[in-house]
Amino acid sequence: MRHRNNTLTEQELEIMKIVWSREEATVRDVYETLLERRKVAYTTVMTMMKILEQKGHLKKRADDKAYVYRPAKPKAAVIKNMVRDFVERVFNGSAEPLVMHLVEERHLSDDEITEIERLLRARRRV
Amino acid sequence: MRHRNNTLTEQELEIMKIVWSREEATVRDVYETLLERRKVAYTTVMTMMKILEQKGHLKKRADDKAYVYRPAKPKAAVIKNMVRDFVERVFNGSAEPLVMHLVEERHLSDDEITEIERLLRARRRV
DNA sequence: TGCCTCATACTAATTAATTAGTATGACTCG
DNA sequence: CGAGTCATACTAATTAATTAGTATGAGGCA
Repeated sequence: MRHRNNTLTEQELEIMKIVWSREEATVRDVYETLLERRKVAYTTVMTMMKILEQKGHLKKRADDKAYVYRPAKPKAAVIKNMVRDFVERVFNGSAEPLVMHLVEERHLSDDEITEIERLLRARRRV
Repeated sequence: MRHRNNTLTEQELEIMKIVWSREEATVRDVYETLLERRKVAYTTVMTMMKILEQKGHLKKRADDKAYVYRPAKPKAAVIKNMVRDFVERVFNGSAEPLVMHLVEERHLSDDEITEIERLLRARRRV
């Protein structure tokens, strides 16, 4: 049997990012924001948002004309889950190799490194 | 149209991890290693490895009895791609928020933090 | 009032991922 | 030699992800 993933797929995440950024949104809102980036049908967005609701990522509320959707969970919690899932899958659960990768592969600028060092010192004082 | 991902899926990664760890492996080798963890059919592993070959992740060579597979690309390169893809998808391409997440969500032990700080200093001297 | 726009529900088609069965042929061992 | 083992190719079934079309009904407006 195929074990279903509770993390967001690429398109689902795309939509959730839009809803998170606006606190709440109708299908049309999301549709129009997505359209700026790529061709997509209105009903496609609707279907995806219905699925996201079924999966517990969106809540809807009936408004005047259309349903208004809002996130069911805070963004940070969902992202945290995705990070955990990724670290689990790719690095067998240990985060350090991932950080090493990010550092070594020059994913980080000098400013970012400074900021991270500051964070690490803070984290240590806890 | 659905854009195909060149990164590894969960099961594909599972198999690649096994092949990477042994440099080369037959279907039976992988099958038996996988069996230690979960129930799976021999032919399932075979199908997956054929797909991995088609996708350019494995190369095969005819041996005495069975094909012997080996990685077509070094592990580090593939993982790097997966990290880049993840950072792109989830954090819009900037690695710093990911590191912040890892630090803040206590994914890291004190020892790991020390090690990372050492790495960051080294990275800065480059 | 009749046409147009829009939201929704329902349906459906395509592709990828995952899993595994069957048929076939080669090789081995008693 | 004949039964069993094994590798492979081919086929197929299921589920999820992605995309979008059609039918329907409500509301607005000329």
